Amino acid sequence: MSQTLPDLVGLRPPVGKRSGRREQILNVFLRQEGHLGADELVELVRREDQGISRATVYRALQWMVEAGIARKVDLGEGRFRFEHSYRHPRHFHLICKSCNRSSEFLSPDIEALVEEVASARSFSARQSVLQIYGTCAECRTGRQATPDEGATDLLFARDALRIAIATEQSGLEFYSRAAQAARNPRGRRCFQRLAGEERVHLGELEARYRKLLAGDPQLEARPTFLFFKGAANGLFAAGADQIGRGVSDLEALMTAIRCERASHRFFKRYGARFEDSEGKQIFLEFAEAERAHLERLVREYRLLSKRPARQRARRARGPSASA
Amino acid sequence: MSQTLPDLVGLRPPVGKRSGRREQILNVFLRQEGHLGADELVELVRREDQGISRATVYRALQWMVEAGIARKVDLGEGRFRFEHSYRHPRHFHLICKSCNRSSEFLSPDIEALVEEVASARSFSARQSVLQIYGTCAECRTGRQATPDEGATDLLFARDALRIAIATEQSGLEFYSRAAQAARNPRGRRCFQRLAGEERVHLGELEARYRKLLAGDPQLEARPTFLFFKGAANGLFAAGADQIGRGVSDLEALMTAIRCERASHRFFKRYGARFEDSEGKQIFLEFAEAERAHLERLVREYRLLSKRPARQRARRARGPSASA
DNA sequence: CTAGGTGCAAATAATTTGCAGAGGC
DNA sequence: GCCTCTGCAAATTATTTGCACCTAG
Repeated sequence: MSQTLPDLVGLRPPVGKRSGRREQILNVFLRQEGHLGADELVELVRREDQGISRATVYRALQWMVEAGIARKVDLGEGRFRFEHSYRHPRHFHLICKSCNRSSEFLSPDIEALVEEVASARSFSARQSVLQIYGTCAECRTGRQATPDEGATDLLFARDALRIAIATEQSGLEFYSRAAQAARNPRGRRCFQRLAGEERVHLGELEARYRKLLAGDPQLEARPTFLFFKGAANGLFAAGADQIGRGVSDLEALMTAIRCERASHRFFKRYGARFEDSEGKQIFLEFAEAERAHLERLVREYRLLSKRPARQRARRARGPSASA
Repeated sequence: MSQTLPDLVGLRPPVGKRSGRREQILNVFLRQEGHLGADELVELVRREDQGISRATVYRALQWMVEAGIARKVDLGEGRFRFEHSYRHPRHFHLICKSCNRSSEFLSPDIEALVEEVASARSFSARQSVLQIYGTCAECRTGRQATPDEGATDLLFARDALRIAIATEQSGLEFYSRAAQAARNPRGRRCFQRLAGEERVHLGELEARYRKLLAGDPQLEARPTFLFFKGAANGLFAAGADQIGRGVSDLEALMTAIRCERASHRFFKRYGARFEDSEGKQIFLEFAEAERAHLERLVREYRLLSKRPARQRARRARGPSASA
C-alpha cells in the first residue's frame, strides 16, 4: 500500500526512461486501487499537476504495460482500464452491468482446464481473460455490501490459510484413522507421528489465521476470492474414505503420498504466481512443509515395502548385484 | 449453410421492421462464417449493392444483436466483431495474436466452475466470456492446418457422439463386470439385460458416428471442439473400478443410478444449448435413452432392496399401516 | 399517411501521432 | 549534446447521431 516504487519497477527492468513526469504519473497510478480508466488517471494526475497532457499519461500507461507494472484490461466498455500488477496477480472478473463495478476472483481449477484446452489444441497460451457479465447481489437486493475493491493480497492470504487449514484437517483425519486401522506396529507408529505433526502444524496455521483476522475485522466476512475445489474438504478428503475399508498400510501410505504430493504441487505452483505478499509466503511455507512430509513418507514407504516390486533404477545400473 | 432466414428470424420475434435493405444485409451476414467486423460486412454488402451506407449496416447489426440473430464479440482488437448464433452456441475463444485468427471451443467443465463462482458470490451471470490469447500451432510450426472456422455444428455432433460412445462403453464395461460379480441371481439377470442394451445402443452410436464421418472425411481429424473431462473415459469409469471390490449388488446398482443420472443430466442440459442441429439431436436422444435406463434401474433398486431403510414418504401419508 | 428505415455528413469518443521544444545524463 | 520525454494540436479509427427523405403497410 505505502510501498514506494523501487521494488515495483524492479519487477522487470524498466524498458523506457525514468523521468519526473513518469514517476509522478506512476505514483498516482499506484496509489489507486481497482481498475482505472486512462482518462480517470489523467484527471487524478492533473489534480496534482495541472500541466500534464493527456498524451503523456497515455504514453506512460503504455510504458507501464510494457514494463509489466500495469495490465490493460477490457471490461467490455468501449475503453480500456488499467490495473497494477503489484500484489495483484492475474485474476478473473465478475462484471456487474448495472453498477459497472467489477470484482475479482482466482480459480486454479479453471486455469487448469484452460491449460488443458490450450495444450490439446497445441496452442501456446500467454494470457487468458475470463469475464462474467451479469448483475451483482447488491444491485439485485438493493443492499450495500463491503466494497470489494482492493486488499487482494489480504484476501489471498486469508484463502490460502483456509485451504491450508482444510488440508491439514483432512490430513490429520487421514493419519489418525490410518494409525487406528494400521496392522503393522511400525506403520502405526509412523502414522501416529504424522498425525501428531499435523496437529501441531494445524495449531500454528489456526493461530496465524486468527492473527490475520485480528488485523482487519472485516476480512472474515469478505466473499471468497480464491476458488479451489480440490481443497474444499481438504486434499485428503478422497483418501480418508479409503481407510477402514481394509486397505493395507502400504496402500494407505501410497494414498498419503499422492495427497501430500498433490498438495505440495498446488501450493508451490500457485504460490509462485504472486508478488511478495503474505499469501505467497503462506503458500510457499506450506508447500515446504508438505515436501518435508512427503520425503518422510517416501522413506517410510520404502522401508515398509520390504521387497520393492521392481529393482529401483538406481540399483540396476550395473549387473554386479545378482537378483 | 444454405438455410434461408425465416427459421432464423424465428429464433426470437424480430423486434424491428423487415425491410429490403435489412434482409439484404442479413443475408450477406449469414452467408459468412466466423467473426465478421462491422466494416468487413459493409465491404461485403457493397460488393452486391453499391448504395448501402455504413450507418445502415451498423444499424442492421445492432438490430440483429437485439433480435438474437447475432452476437457482438470483442476479440481484444479495438473494434467489435459479430458472429451469428444460428447453429452456433455460446462458446469460448482461443485467439492467436500472431495470425489474428481465432478458434472456438466448448467446455461444460469450465462453465460449471463459472456458475459455481457466480453463485458463491450471489452474482447472477448472464453471459461469460473466456478468451485465451497466445500463439496457435500453425504460427509456431509454420505448417498450414485445417481451417478451423465454421462447421461448428458438425464438430459438436462429432464430439457429442464421441462422448456418448465413451459413456456407453464404460457403461457396458460396468454392467458386464457387475453381472459377473453379482451374488443375487435376480441382480445378475438385471445387469445382464442392461449390458445387452448397452451393447445394442453402442452399435447404433458407432454406426451413426461412421455415417457422420462419411459425410466429411476431414471431420475426424479436426481438433476437439467440446471439452468434457467427465466423459474422457466415459461417465461410468469411476464406478467400474468399484466392481469386484466386494460391493453388494445393491451398492453397484446405486452407483449405476448415480452414473446414469449424471449422464442423463449432462446430455439433457447441454443438448438444450444448441439451436436445432445434429449434435443437439444426438445429445437429447441420448439423454432420453439414459432416462429410460435410469427408470429401470430405480425400479430394480426398489425391488432388490426388500425393506427400504425408511418408509417411502408416499406410503407414510396416513398412519393406517402400522410399523 | 405515418412509423420506421435509410443516406449523408457531421459528431463523438478513445486513443495515437507529428513535431517542436525541454530536460536529464 | 544527444536522446528521449513532453505538450499541443491534429489525425485516426470505430461507431453513433441529426436530419431530411423515402418506403412499406
